[in-house]
Amino acid sequence: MEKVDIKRLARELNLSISTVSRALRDSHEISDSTKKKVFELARQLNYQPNPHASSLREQRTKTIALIIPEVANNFFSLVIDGIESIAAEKGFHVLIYLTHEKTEKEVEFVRQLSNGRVDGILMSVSGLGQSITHLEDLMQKNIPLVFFDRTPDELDVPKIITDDRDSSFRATEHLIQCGCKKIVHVSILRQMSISDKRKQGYLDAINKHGLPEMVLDCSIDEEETYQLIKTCIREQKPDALFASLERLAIAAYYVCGELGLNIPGDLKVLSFSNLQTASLLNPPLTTVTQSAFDMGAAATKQLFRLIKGQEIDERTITIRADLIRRKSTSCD
Amino acid sequence: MEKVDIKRLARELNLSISTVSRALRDSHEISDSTKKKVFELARQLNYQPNPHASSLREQRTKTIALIIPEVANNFFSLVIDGIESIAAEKGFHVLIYLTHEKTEKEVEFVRQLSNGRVDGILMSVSGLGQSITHLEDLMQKNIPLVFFDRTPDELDVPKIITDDRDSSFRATEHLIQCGCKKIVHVSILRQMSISDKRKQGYLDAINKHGLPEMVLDCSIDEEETYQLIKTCIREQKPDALFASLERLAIAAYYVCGELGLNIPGDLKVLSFSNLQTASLLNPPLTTVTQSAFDMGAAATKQLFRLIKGQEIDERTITIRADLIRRKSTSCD
DNA sequence: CTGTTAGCGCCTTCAC
DNA sequence: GTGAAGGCGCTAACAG
Repeated sequence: MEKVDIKRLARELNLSISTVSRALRDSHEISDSTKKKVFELARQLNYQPNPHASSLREQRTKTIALIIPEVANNFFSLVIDGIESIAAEKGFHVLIYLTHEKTEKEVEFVRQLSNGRVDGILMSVSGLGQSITHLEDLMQKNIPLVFFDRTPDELDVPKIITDDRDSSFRATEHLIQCGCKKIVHVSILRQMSISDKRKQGYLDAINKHGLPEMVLDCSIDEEETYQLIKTCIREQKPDALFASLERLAIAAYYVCGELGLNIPGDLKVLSFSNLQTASLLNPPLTTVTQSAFDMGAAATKQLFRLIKGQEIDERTITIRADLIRRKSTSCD
Repeated sequence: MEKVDIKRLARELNLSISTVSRALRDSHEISDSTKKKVFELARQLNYQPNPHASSLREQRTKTIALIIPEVANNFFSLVIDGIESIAAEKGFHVLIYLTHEKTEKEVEFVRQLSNGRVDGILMSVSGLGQSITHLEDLMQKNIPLVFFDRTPDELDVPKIITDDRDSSFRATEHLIQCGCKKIVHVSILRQMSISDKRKQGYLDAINKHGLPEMVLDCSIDEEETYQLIKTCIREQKPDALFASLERLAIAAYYVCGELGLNIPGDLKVLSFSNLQTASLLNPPLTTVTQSAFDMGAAATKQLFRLIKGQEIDERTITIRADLIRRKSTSCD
């Protein structure tokens, strides 16, 4: 099948290439009759402009890149959904890159994208706290760039984050209002600003109400975490656990099963979680859930503002997390 | 910051553009000393070739497109992971398009991709059984195309599928070996070849062992499904349910809770499911799980064969599903 | 209103 | 071993 490009259309219609080009872009300086003929043939032959030729010529690609640590995870899946929705709406294409938490892959992707492949980049950082020189280089290039969820504190860039401290505060107060007096915050020690903020929200609420600060710092090791939680429940006898991360909640959940504790009767368990199926657990867990779709959508909109060269009024946008109460764990 | 392209390298090194181009591609007709100088400067300035210029010139983009119905779903997340892994390994880029089950979006995406944006397309069809003229058009264009999971039976194209009938057969035999004698297959009526194959596997196993065929066809309506299952359990008193789809298993799971039936003590529940967290249910469910990552990887490898113009020996590749037994539901 | 021309950045014949 | 020139498909400035 013969290639269908502008040249072909021009030849078949006995017009010049530029006339066809202008007609296709609905230029006002082309007669209606010509436009009609061009459109008609284009439709008939199903003409689609070659995007690489346009990109090269116009120096804009109508494509954005998304760099994330992983995708087998409800949070990032929903984020992709939000991003794709907005992008498709604006006629943009989305390239996806997975780092699998490896900073070196992130560096490599960023390097590859630094030469006009895309109009902008959305990114959730892999090894936070690691070197960010590659990100600084990227900023130098003046490529529109928006971070979301896992964002580098050190850089002054547009970012979309969750209101971790506030939602943690609200969640803790929720437990307090349910009558809990000994609330343990299950966290991890790894340096991660996100955990710190959640811990802070917990502490603020606890102190506001004059309750005892009970923080349990777990480790990366699954088994050790499991034991730490078990010991904590046995010795401190809390009436509520507030987990900073999903996997900590799951661990707590199983420890409760082992100890024969009923949730939420004997012990309330509340967690930050994006696991859609937290509601499938029996009993279901009450969760603080990030609005992943909204984060993706907000990040993309912000990126488009940068691409269009618009001024950005808020460099940091905060998306509120939802406190989702499962029926059987509600306090009322 | 001044743009860094071949021209710039050439100018700074007092070489011609073509020499630099050849040096960068490590051509044998360039002296080692020149190559070294070129590489050195390229590294120093972090030169990255403009991909659109290359694509235009070489008529190949090192990019593939992935069209899927949705992503907020463990199966497709893992598929993306598999695809991205193989693609990244080969230096390819992946564009992602979500149809949200709308055939018209699928048609639109396919149309957009038909003019050289990508070297090949991976696709899981939305609205199976609907019109496939857009897919036929795509095949006409001779653009490499591989289907996976949801594939159009009508077309003779490379496809990656799950061994639905066989795994269903194996799963049913597993239940039989556990001593079950009244096994209900919970399915849906909607015309979908995938359900039919699973039903067939069940029937084959049942008939082989001379047990009664007990098929419960549910509806799309959630509430109705729920009632149908409840009635079935009450009246037919099966000793096992084998769900064809995840959501049917979840429904069955909750019905059991309501009826006070223990899983798997009173009733075994087994299901086709890609929900990673099926193991989090309490009790966990035994599942037949598609090897999503492997499907993505296999599809991508197949696509690369087509892109390279290699002959394809098997047009249909079958990926085995895994029977994942949860500890507490194992029969032994 | 329409056509001619000159690139976008890269690769590749063809010449020397 | 290196350089000059043409063109991938498209757009836009400049002519008529």
